[in-house]
Amino acid sequence: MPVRMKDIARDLGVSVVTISKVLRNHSDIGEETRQRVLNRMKELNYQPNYTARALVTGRTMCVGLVVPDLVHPFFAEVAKWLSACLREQGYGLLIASSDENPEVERDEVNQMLARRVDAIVIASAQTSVDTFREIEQRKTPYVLIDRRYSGLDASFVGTDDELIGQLATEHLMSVGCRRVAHIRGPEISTGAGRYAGYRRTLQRHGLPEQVVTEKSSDAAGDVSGFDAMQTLLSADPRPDGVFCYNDPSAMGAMRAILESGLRVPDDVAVIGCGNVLYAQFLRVPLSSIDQCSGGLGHEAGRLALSLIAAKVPVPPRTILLEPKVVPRESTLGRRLR
Amino acid sequence: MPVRMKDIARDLGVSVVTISKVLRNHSDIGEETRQRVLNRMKELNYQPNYTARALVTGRTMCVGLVVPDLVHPFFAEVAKWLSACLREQGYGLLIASSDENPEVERDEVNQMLARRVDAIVIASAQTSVDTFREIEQRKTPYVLIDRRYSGLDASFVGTDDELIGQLATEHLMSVGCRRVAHIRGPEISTGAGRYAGYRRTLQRHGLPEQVVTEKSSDAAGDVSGFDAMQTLLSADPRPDGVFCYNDPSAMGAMRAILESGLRVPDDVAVIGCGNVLYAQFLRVPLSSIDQCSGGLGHEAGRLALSLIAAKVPVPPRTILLEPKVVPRESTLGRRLR
DNA sequence: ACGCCGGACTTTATCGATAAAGTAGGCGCC
DNA sequence: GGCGCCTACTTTATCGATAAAGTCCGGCGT
Repeated sequence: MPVRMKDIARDLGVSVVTISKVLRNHSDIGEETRQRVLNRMKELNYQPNYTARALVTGRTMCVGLVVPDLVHPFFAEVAKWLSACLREQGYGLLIASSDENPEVERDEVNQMLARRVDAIVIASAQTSVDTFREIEQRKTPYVLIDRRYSGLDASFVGTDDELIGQLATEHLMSVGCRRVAHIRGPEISTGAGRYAGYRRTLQRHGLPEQVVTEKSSDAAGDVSGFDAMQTLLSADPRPDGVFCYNDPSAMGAMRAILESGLRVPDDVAVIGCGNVLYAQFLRVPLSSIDQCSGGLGHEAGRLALSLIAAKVPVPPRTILLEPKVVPRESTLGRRLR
Repeated sequence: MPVRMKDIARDLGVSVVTISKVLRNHSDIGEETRQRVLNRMKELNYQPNYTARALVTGRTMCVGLVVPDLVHPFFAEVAKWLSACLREQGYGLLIASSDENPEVERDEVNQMLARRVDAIVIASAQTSVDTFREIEQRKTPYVLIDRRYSGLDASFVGTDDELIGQLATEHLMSVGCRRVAHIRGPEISTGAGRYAGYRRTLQRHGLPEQVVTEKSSDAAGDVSGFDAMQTLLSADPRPDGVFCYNDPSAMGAMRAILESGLRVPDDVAVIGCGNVLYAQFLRVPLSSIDQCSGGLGHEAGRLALSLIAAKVPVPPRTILLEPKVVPRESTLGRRLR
């Protein structure tokens, strides 16, 4: 039903290829013909058929994004800026949520491969690297974001998680906390790295660590943060500062602290990670480590585009963004008893 | 580079069409051949080329979603459930953010049409219906969500905004507010409907209205909510309850109230709309009108799929979800001076 | 014994574009 | 004046699948 090149070609008495060349600004066309074609295109509101084009060029002009949870503001932010970056170059963005489920994620990656996306950007919930090997076999470029895998030499855009752990811990100590606890995230690079940074920093200062691991995963971070904090509150000695794996879990932790009748930050200071958009509006505005979620999306987009543009496979690149402490009330201005 | 039907056909000494038929469970194939083909497909990890298939069937198995802002938790939630619903039927989801900009949105819709998505789901920022007419010309089914257009007979999934305005206003009155103000959203159906419901309800009770309109649009709702609330606070008489167009603006409004030294809900009660995921974690947990964002995404998906499945154009359908008051601290338990 | 039917495939045409190779005419140059 | 080259096209092949029509063969009914 939509207008095809063939229709324009017939109307103008030229060949289809001429139309195609005009569309792609081929040098091979006379000025008069070019104008006639362009006019007719405008009149008929012609739009090229991307699926046909994709079939012959092998380019779909689409990039796939797989995230654990679109509702998590961190990933939403990444998606938004990634999309913006791709759009500038005429690329579309196909999005899927894995719900932190490796099986679902694998399915979704396969769907994207079947759709022949030109590249995949993924914040993965995989526990092994098999899925990435499959992507490599297909020769589809991919970019890991936020979470990386040891033993996988892949392009990555994210933050230095150990540094995050260090910054958060040091910040808590700088506001006077002496018993700094950690609510630890899942067994992936982010969880492990942030924990390692926390641990190393405490060791350097000769302080003991106190760690609870979240039960569930990211999608319901606030619930597991709540549970984890309750465990910490019943510990002896009770911590006076908590570094939470991410902002949702920090939100849950704060709720647990407040509901138990304690004060934030006076009794327990709290810092999260991700610096989610609404952190400043929380019951107690939440201190956090900013991960540049927007910039991350943008950089991932640029990297993906450069991988697509490379005619020969290029060596993987790693881009690390600088994490920054964003102090707010949940750690500042403590009055101690 | 990936495996094609042709490869399998050659290996097995049958024709390409036989492979194609096995893949689509055509009845026309003998059991033994079927098994041989299936085995070989598995061995080679064959995946059909969706772009080639799309070219001949005219179906891309993709749906497009256009929202004003992916980071807005309401739309993120919609996107997540829409995606889940489509995935069940093997459909992919192409997402774009318009940033509340009608021009950008139009561009994005055109991109999606060029990509030949099978349907478009859109929370539109258009001021006219021209763009929808274009979609109709292309014979691409579309579903409006959240925001509708008078004079446009299109499928719609959303909420009764007048009812929302009524419920919110009545709720504020039920907790004792006598000077109920409204921070009004943009000039689109949601803003207009919620305002109309508010207005009608006040009139019925013989109370005066007090309205400020947000300057900027949804993407930065919290900032404009803050500004609007400052205007209201300097009014005489000062309102003792505010119904905010949506949750982000309510968050901004609360910040304005608290920063001016007043209390929520004691001095000013606040209710928002959307019941965004983190509403309960806010400085004062925010009362809101739930719009079933998840259900909305799901229903929009079902509706889109049914439109795609219809061989002949079907009359547009409207699905309204029931809004519900979710009372929290920002309105409950007021102690008046 | 013959025709017909239906199961199991194969052949041919097509979807809407692009890539690569081919061609016709005009013009300059020796 | 003929050769070659450039410009502005056109022709042909192809991308990876599906749709529709065609073919071959064995069995069955009468």
